[in-house]
Amino acid sequence: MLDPKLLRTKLDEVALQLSRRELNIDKDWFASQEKQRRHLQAATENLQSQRNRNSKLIAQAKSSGQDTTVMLEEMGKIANELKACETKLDDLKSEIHTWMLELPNIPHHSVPEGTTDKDNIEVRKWGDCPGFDFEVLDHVDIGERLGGLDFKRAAKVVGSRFVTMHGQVARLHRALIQFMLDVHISEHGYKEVYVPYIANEQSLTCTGQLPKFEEDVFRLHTSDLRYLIPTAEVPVTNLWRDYIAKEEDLPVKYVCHTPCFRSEAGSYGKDTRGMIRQHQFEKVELVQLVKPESSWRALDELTQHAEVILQKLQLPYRVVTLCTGDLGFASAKTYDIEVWLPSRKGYCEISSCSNFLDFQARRLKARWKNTATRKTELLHTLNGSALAVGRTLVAIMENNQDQYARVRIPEALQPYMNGLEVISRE
RNA sequence: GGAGAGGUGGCAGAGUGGUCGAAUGCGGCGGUCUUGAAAACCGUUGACUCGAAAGGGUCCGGGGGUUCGAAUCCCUCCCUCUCCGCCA
Repeated sequence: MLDPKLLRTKLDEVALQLSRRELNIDKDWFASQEKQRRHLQAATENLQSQRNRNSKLIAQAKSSGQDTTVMLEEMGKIANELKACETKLDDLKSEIHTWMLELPNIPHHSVPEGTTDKDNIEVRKWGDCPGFDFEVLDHVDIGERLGGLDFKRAAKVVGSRFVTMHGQVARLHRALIQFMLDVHISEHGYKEVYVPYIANEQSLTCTGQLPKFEEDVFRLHTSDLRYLIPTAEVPVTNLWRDYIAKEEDLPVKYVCHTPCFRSEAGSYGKDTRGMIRQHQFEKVELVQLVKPESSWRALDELTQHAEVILQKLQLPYRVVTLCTGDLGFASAKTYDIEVWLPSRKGYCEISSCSNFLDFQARRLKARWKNTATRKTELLHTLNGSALAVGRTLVAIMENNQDQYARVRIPEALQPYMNGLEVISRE
């Protein structure tokens, strides 16, 4: 959520910034609602003040045995008037609040202008894209030849956009998770957490998936609103909801492995082949809560932490800055990491690292006590995939294939595979 | 799933209709004392919001109600704990 103060005092500036996202906000509507709200609030508070004052007088009068019928009569009038005012004010406030919940974050000034992912800006490249002297297969064909991936049987179990993994491929997938967790814990100073895979409405609202993107998540058939988590970001960030952190707690750095569930509504016909775009996938997520002054440095570090995984796996990649049109709802700036896929002769998103500034923290009421100013201030939140496990598996299979559709296991993973160097048909 | 107890400030814990944003303790901050620290003692210390300030308003799990007036009474939802049942 954007700072309501900013909206009230610098509406034109906010509108201008949001127009970079091709979003036109209804300034006049907001201004007039705000004007009404201000007026009503003043009136309401004035009546409340009268009520409080009279209430004390009545209490005093009663305790000294005076007659209070006249006072009570007057209070009755105030009470009626007040109730009417409060009802109107509440309605108005919730209308404004609903409107504000739909506003995305303001893109940082360094975010490039653009409308689609074509306009994202490459910031660096790492590794050499492998050359092959045979015709490369994609992970689907390799997986089938190895007997390690099976999409048809997954479809039988549940439907499309799922996969089953078998034998050494399944083990490689699991090894990746352990490897990523270990690196972030022992080399990057993150603390591992385990969290629920179901979250309630409030949690998804605080991180920004709701109210706008309900169609992207799986909703459970419970009486209260519950959802399968689309990312660990939701439960992990919400650990700090309604908290006032001590300065020495910061920065908070969590690493968390969870499955992620996405309905992929609106992506029909996109990446339908293979395991690039699934309803269920595993991800190792990094989440940080930091002092505002250090969030930009933290974004760079967090992105580096994700890159380290690809470097250790010897997978070529590039980092891009998302343009205004491709930027996520809650994010002020995002770096995507894209891994090289030989079958596509192109790069494919494998991580997304974002700084949300105080956008999520404001919804979360995630704050800290600034000892210098003695004030309670909002934290900044960040997160990034490090990495999407399924896509990492795809990248390894495709980049490390040989002409017999065998897959060489990166050295860093071999300890997790009982020393196995190559996966071949079992 | 059944029975009971309970949800109050950073934490613990009083408060059952009025002068209660809320006793007390702990913790935090400032000070006295001390070479320094601890202890002791004194002072101070909730969040949000409107306002230049003075000051006003809101918040006692969420929502609704009763009342001139609600932390306190009623309804409802959520959550926690204890016991029983079932169970990986």
